[in-house]
Amino acid sequence: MATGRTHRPATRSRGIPEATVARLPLYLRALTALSERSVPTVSSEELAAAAGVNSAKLRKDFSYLGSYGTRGVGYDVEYLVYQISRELGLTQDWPVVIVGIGNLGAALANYGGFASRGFRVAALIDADPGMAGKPVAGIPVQHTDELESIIRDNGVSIGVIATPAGAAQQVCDRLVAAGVTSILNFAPTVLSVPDGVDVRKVDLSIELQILAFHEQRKAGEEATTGVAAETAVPAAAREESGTDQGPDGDVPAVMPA
Amino acid sequence: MATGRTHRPATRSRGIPEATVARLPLYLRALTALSERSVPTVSSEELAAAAGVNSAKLRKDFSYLGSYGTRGVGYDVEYLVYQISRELGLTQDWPVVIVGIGNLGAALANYGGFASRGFRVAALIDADPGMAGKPVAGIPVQHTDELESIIRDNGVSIGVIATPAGAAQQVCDRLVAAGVTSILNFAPTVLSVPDGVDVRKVDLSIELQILAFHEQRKAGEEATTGVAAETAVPAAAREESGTDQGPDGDVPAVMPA
DNA sequence: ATGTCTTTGTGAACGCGTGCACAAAGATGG
DNA sequence: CCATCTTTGTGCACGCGTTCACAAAGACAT
Repeated sequence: MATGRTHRPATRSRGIPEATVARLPLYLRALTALSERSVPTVSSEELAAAAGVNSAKLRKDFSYLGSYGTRGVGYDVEYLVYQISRELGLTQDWPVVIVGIGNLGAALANYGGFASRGFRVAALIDADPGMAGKPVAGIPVQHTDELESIIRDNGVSIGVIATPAGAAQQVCDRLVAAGVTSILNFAPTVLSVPDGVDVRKVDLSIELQILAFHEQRKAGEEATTGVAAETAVPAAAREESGTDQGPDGDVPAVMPA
Repeated sequence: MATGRTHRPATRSRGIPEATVARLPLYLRALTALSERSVPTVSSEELAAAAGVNSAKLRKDFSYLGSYGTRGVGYDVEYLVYQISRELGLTQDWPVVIVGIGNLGAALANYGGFASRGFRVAALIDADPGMAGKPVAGIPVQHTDELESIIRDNGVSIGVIATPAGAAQQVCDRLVAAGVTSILNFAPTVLSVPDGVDVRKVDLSIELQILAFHEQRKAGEEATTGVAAETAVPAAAREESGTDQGPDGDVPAVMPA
């Protein structure tokens, strides 16, 4: 992904590199699966294969956490699960609010992976007064007016933005002002936040465009190696052929129903 | 974000670095917004600010595409929009199939950003026979049995997996066997694919965990600098306190309704 | 035509991340 | 207790990506 890397000179998070942090959840998932199968220990080789990474990388990653392995044997699964959970801050409960209960917001609210790993959906918030009180995933939607009080009363520090792009920055500002210091942004916009606030971005459209790039290259490679699409059309091309949806730039992660 | 970087030694994609490719969609979005406001030209400084990146980085990125700017003036917005679109392969239409029409799959089907930028949802596929024929986002859901014929008949090369984790690899295998060479995976699993197939992964749970890590560090920093949470609890902790949902590891990106 | 001013394009330095390859550590068997 | 064998932990080198800083290029005014 894609991070808003809004502050902090990357590394020096107590020594743990950012790239390593991003892989810890991956290891944790693989370890949890092993734990369920009651596997007592794993070698770096096995675990690396399960997580889809290089074993040397995995060992180096773990070395940042400390020496939790036993040479000649491997890593104790349960112990490692606990250590990584603790390192990631998953031993405590993180109340989370989701703002923008459209299709995506609702999907997120129903997402099982949230609750099962230290995250608790404290509230669902939407600007549409018609949504207020309507339960989604068993939680009644609340109106944006109550955003500040919800944040403060529940001690929420993590917010998820699933609003249309146009509303994202405003929602973000209110979240931050109310005390939120970490934001997961699904709206297709660049959010600007003060120092000390972390933003991570998930953008479906961007992911697809990256795939399209590689796809095009593959196609152009195997077919005409000389590439026939190099014709330099001046401009005017790529006119937004008025689809039902407005110009993409302002389209929400998903339209509020 | 997170890529399956399954093949290819990264760079050398005709010279364009992977990191640059990942930013092109960002620039494109900012440029499209400018285009709509009929702004004729932008400087690297302005555009960089709009896209949330460093201006030197942006200029270097564009330099990989060619010399499309005019010194002393900046970049022609329309021309650049076209060039980037072409580079990303967005001037052609990419038929896409979405497999797994649960909450998330439905949200994706309704996502406006797909259709508006060269991507067309060719079909929605789900394993539940009860879903067959039921329209989602105006498109009737089809049964998994027809997966192969759909792919072939529509010439689909990009597939989106939004199934539970347990089904993801199997779906992936079938997609690849049928001719799909790019996959966007929302299921929390590591997919293994043959060389030549690109996989990109979007994992909501992982993003939140990364945020939690930084959040914890912030909290531990400002409060007790000596960190009081360093108490080394042996193990046994972090018992999956049987939530309604099963163990997260196998939870789908979102449960099929 | 010439000079000034703006902005691009890029050479070079630096830092992070990755992967190799091996020494150190410990288990295990005799 | 010693030898052997497995697997960790890490020093080192390499390459990608980022950033600085500046020369080259062109617009624009005079």
